[in-house]
Amino acid sequence: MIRLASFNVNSVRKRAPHILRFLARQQPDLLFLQELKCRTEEFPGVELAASGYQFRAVGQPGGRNGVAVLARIPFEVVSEALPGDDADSQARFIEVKAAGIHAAGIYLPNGNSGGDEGYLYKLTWMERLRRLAQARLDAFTPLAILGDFNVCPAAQDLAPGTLPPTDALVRPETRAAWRALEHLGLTDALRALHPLPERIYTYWDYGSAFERNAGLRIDHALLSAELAERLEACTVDVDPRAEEQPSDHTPVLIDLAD
DNA sequence: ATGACCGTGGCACACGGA
Repeated sequence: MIRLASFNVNSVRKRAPHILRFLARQQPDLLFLQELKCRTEEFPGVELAASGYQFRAVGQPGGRNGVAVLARIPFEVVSEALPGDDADSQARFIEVKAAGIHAAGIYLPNGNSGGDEGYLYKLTWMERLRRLAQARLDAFTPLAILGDFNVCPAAQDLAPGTLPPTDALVRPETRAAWRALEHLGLTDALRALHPLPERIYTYWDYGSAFERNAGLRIDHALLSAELAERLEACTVDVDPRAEEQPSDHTPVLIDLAD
């Protein structure tokens, strides 16, 4: 069995203790992190490597974005940038090869800032991701995409009244771009095992949202067909969200049979 | 009925987040 996980940590330097506790408890083979909010050289790799994990971080200046992978199995980095835009300097993508599969960790643009241009960047990014997935599927490469997609795929993926219908996380164009990914043949791992109308969230705003369960499901795992057939479990671990000084997100995990 | 926070850079508060 191989276990993959994704965790938007909202500053990796603030959340190193939470990450270490998560690793000790769940022992994922690969853990993808999003929103490092630090430069590559500021990644607390020494601290995290003490748990026996190797790592690769992709940070950027300015305290925004940033993705990383932690691994307790051998891996090689395939790419540190999503193809399709030479001008894209935002650290939002890492793809690795491990245990015979390709796994991508993504931090998809939120799309609510920067006006029309910001939202177009999100939609363009989603189309670039679709093309990358298409290329992997065309080559019969087993593919898993995990991360913060910043998309609520369906109405049941957000608590009523949490977001206005104009929000970039729920706009019809956003959901259409998500469906375009699914229509490639990718499976939404959580919904494959926990179909609607079960309500499961991965994000709660700071304040009282967690205690009211006013959440969103925006962290996902998409699987190519051969990996979907191996899917044994997909869970959201809510424990880190209940800890002191938590991230506003909590991890998603998938277990794949050998 | 409504609002409620947090992290970063940098040292006041704007900006992004979702």
